[in-house]
Amino acid sequence: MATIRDVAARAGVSVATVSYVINGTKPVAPETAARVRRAMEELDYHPDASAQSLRTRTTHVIGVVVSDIANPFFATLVRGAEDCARQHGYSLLICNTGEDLENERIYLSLLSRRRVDGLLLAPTGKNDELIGRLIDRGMNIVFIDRTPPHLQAPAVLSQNEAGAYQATCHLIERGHRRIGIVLGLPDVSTTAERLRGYRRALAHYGLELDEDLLVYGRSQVAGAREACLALLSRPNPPTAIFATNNLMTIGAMQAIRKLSLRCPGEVSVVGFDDFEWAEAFDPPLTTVAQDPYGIGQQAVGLLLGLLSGDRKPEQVRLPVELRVRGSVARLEGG
Amino acid sequence: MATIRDVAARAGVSVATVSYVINGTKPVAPETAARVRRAMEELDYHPDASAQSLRTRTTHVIGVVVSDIANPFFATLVRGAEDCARQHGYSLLICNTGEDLENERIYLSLLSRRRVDGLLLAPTGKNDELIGRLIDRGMNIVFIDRTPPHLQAPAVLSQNEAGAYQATCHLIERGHRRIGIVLGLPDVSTTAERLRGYRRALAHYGLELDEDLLVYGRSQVAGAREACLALLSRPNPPTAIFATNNLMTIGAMQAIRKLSLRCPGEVSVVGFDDFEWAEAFDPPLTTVAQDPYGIGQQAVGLLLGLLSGDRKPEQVRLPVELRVRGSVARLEGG
DNA sequence: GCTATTGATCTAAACGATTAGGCTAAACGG
DNA sequence: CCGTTTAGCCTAATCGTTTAGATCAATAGC
Repeated sequence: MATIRDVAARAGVSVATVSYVINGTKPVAPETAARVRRAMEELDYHPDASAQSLRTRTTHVIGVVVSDIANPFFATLVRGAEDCARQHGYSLLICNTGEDLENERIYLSLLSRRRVDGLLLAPTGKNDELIGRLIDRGMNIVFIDRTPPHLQAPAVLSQNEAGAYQATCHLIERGHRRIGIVLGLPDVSTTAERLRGYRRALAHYGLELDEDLLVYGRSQVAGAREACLALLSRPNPPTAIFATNNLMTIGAMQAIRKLSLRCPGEVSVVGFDDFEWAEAFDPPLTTVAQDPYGIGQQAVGLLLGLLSGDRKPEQVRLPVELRVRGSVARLEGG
Repeated sequence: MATIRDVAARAGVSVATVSYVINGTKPVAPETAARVRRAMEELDYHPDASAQSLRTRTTHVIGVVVSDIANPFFATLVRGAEDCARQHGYSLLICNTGEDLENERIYLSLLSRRRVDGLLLAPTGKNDELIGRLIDRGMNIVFIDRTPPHLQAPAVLSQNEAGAYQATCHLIERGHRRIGIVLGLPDVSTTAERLRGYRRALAHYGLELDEDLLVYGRSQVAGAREACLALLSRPNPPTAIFATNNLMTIGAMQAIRKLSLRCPGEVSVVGFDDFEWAEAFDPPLTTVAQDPYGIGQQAVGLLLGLLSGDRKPEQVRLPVELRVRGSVARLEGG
């Protein structure tokens, strides 16, 4: 593989000159530049990114740490991030934690070895001190989807509380009084925020909070299915379920189907996080739509702003939207 | 950020010794090693990956070039690849081409600048010569999902022809005689293979191929929707549609819905590529299931084998499975 | 006409790791 | 007891870039 010296030799100039024409950092005579460019062409020369990084102390790589890229929410978010990153000459290094804090630890160490220029991080919620140390050591981090509880850091998030509030209000306005909520991981900020929205809606309508209606689905299909099976098998089951993420919505639907209940006939469902095919479902799902693509885009934008120093750290909240379809029944007396 | 010299100084040894304890490349006295390790700990030292790469000429990075990571098929594939890569100390650099050959070109150049150790590539099908040059220059490439037509190269693929054959047979056996097929991008190998399976099934049952029933959906939801709208609005429409990827299956369903046709009552549908929620659809979708996670895993496995030199280049075909659900009607006389 | 500036180029020192080769002292084989 | 090996450590070259500083000629300013 050709190096800068090979190019320099072939063009009859010094390596410095070649570097100048590559980066445009100093003026070079037009005909010299042309000679250099031709030499690069002929040798099929590509500057070695490792050497550049070593010298310039910048990698043009952004680390992305999410729980699971096979989750459409994160997949779309990453797509948004990548589209934006590419436009600015950055690449993405993908890390799936599987919501495991040990994996998160390993990845954060890996990414700091790789000297990534910045990080997009959806924290599991238990590595606060480690993340704090990273930030102190100058690592640029933008949190996505969630934010660590005790850190005021730049982040791009959804309006979780407002979304949960809307979803719950929608159910109440359609006559539901006993509304189950399937919550995600306890240490993740979205869980707390969505629960807050749920509580606020209940309070707004003067409804008592029944602790028995709060169940935890570990943010996964299987977890939600088990939780909902238990919830719906109780003596006094809820008439509606609010599932606080996309996977848990599927889990809830599976539980309903397994118990041979009819949705929305016997149990209504609202899900948090829309997905492309929610409309084609049986029944078409009523959901709170987030904008994962936008989150990814804006997160990279924010991060690049941080890197170039001309943008202050801030928290961005992207709007959500209730999409009413067919999974919520209107109860008499509602 | 601490360097190896800082560690060496603090531990009272030379940089070479530090390197030896990091990599275990030469014997080091236990107490010396302990001192070094403590120094690394205290300084929170992480070896600079760029410097290591420059010196060792290996990056432990695998480039992954797919059309769209927001497509669940590729998202799951990447997840499988990542899980496998991590276990062997490799990271993934993600590139979305959007099926655009110019993007593919840019990315291939970028990845060769980054000196990735290898490549997982789902080629758009039009950059054959460029890819050939890359291979000639020693780049290790494993093709995923598809393979460039004129290159016999290591690849991990699905049994596309067999899958399409099964899907088409299933429709024929249920009495369908006029079966529309929605094809993807013409230059992509999966398109040709799936069409071949379709033809073989027709031939096997002695049915004539009607060219009018072949339509192209550009591998996308919108493209398939338009194509199916046209197809189903003709004087003599098909009684069934075989959509040859997941997105185009959605597009076909949208078209059917838009024309107020009933599925499976008036039009039956089989899709290629299952997705997690196909069962929850209305109607539950009959699909040919691939194993994208397995493709990702095996592709990385193959690539690492290539890198270590103890595995010969080969083509792997992963089995597919017809999952019969509710989107195919049985016609009288079938 | 002299000094200051600028354009165009070069030389050589970094950046932070790995590793060949050298040295010393201890262990070993016969 | 002597030659050979080996453990344990060090020095210094090297990987492929960027860039500060030097050089020299041409141009500009006065």
